[in-house]
Amino acid sequence: MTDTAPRPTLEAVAARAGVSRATVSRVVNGSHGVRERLAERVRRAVEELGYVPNQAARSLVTKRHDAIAVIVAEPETRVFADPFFARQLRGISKELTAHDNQLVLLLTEDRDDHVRVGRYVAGGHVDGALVFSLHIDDPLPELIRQAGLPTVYGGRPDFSGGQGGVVYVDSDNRGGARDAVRHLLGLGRSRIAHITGALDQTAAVDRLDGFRDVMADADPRLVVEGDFTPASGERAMRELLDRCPSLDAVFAGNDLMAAGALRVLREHGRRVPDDVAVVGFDDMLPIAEQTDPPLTTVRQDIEEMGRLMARLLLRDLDGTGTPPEAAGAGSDGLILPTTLIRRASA
Amino acid sequence: MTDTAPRPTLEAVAARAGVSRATVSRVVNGSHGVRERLAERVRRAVEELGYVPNQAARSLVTKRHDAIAVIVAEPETRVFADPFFARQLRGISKELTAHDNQLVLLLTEDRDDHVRVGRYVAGGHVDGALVFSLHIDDPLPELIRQAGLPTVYGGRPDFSGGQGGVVYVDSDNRGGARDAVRHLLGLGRSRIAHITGALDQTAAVDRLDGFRDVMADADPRLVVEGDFTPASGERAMRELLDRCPSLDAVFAGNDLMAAGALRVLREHGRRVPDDVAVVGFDDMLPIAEQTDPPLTTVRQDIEEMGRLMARLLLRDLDGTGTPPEAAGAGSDGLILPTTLIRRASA
DNA sequence: GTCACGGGCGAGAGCGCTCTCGGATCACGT
DNA sequence: ACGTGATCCGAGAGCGCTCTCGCCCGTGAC
Repeated sequence: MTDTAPRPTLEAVAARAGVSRATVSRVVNGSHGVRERLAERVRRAVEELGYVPNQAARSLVTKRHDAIAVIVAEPETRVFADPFFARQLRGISKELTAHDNQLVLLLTEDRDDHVRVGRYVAGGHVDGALVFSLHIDDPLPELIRQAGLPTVYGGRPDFSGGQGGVVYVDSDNRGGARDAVRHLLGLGRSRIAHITGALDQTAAVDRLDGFRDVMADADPRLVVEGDFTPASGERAMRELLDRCPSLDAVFAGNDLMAAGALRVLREHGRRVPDDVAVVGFDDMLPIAEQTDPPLTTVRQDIEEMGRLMARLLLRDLDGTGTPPEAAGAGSDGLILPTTLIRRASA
Repeated sequence: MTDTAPRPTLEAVAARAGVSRATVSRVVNGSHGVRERLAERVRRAVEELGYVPNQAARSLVTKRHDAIAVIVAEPETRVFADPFFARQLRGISKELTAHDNQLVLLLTEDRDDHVRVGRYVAGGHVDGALVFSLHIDDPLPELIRQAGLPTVYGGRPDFSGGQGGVVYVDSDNRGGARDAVRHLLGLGRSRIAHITGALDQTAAVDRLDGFRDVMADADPRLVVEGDFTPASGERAMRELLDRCPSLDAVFAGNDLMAAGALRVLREHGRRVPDDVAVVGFDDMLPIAEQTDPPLTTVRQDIEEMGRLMARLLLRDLDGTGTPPEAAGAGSDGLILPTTLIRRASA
């Protein structure tokens, strides 16, 4: 192990440049009011000594940490079944590093974790939080709210957020669902079924709402609840086939369930898309492309979602005024558009 | 927005408990030598005031940050195509939070990012690093080495690491590959082909080596290089079919390529596993289960890998002595076993 | 030539914590 | 009753930085 060479301090740089600490600080932090000649000398000293500011010391006085927490409250399933998570992180990471902020990742599984995380964020170690909390009984949002930490949610939260409203970024689940169903209608299908996601997640609810927007008078038996897993897609498909053998299209709440449905349809000798057209949601790669036939689906721009969340939060942090709640009226949702990707299944 | 109530300081707790700062510090940090009566008073004061230590102030003097960096140097592809990344993170996260360490995530794409990351870790903001750097020309390891930061690598690095050796955790790629090929042999197959991963990654090389361990005298035309993507699996499979129409088994370097191969085989009217048996690697869910037929593959315990990396690093950090390089002899690789998962494809 | 003014710079306090050191306290043996 | 450790606790310095304050010097107006 390289003997931890004591890192040079501001003091050292100041000595070398023949100026005071204050001046070095000014130069390092890009403030004005330092004559160019001096500034140059300081910069050279910084360079020569390989000076890097001690973040802890700085935070101690500025009360800023240039760090934000990304909290993912996911009991295993969803996060690991698909690459969404990684994509969002990528978007967030890009935006944060572009603004010299650190990303502190907090993964939680159970309520104990939540309390721990709550304490952590309340401890003022980070300047803000980005939260992915998709389940309905989650105590975390309340903990964070109490801590008064600037926060942006990923996906529409299931709670109203009290007085101020809640800032969040989401895909246009409802609109995307409408597009999917209209596409099916456009194909001349009329008996369109829907396999929903887990209805304790707002994304599933919103997609169902979108389905209903278009199919207001659909036979209620054409809607079956799944839980976003392939197995639930299979089960739901069997049930649908059993209830309404005459159906000619299925809109699944995500690609995984669509893949399950596809298998059951093939098993029952229904040709896709000839007999039954199938549309998924997410455009989860590589699943959507690998199914047989490749899946027509609704794509959301995951990475952009992450970016946007970060941008929103940073804007809030920078702008000394206007907390995000006050910026707009009530609950501030930013909804990103979706696009229908046409492949072979519908 | 909750008016940021000034958080209570040690001083405040001390005043309330009627003791000195030093005593409060002792109690908070669980040190001994404080009479129970006093300690109890302090704990109550902490509770009442909702005191949380200021990490910045603490770090300033202890020079510990209780934070480790997780650096993922991935040009897009692999990280996002599969959930490995998330799984490893989960493992790491569990282990770190169990020891009250923070996880600072650094995602990098290009060389500029690497320099930035290098500066960051050199800046002494974290106590150690966990690095996933799979590509061969990566400048990052060298930067980190120069910074003298305790580091554990995920996956066997492609460099020797100079004097000390390098600590890493990896799956038994070579052994897993051997198992896969032996399984195929056990099925009575003899003309076994291999589709390799991108050979600038050690995992691909090791799997190829495993293949060769068993098939030392195989026709060299039975080995085709892919790059871990489904498309490359398709291409490679076509080439193999073209070169050696008589092949009766394929061992693919990962599940994605196996899925591609499966499609091409079907397209060519070869039945799996009757005509051609196929084995993948990774047991990447849900892909491996969703192929037709479901994929026989080599599973690695990804989450455990993450855990282990974290544990190794923490042990190094805690034990004031023995840097990991010195702990064993030379390059310290910890190799995790793999298991063959039998499904329908072989 | 004098005075007011303003911009550039340094002195110094202080952020909240840890940790060393020495003083107080207490139990015990003599 | 007094010395002797051992134990417990507080005073105070200092970690590396930022930021206010005021000094100094240069400039322009008179």
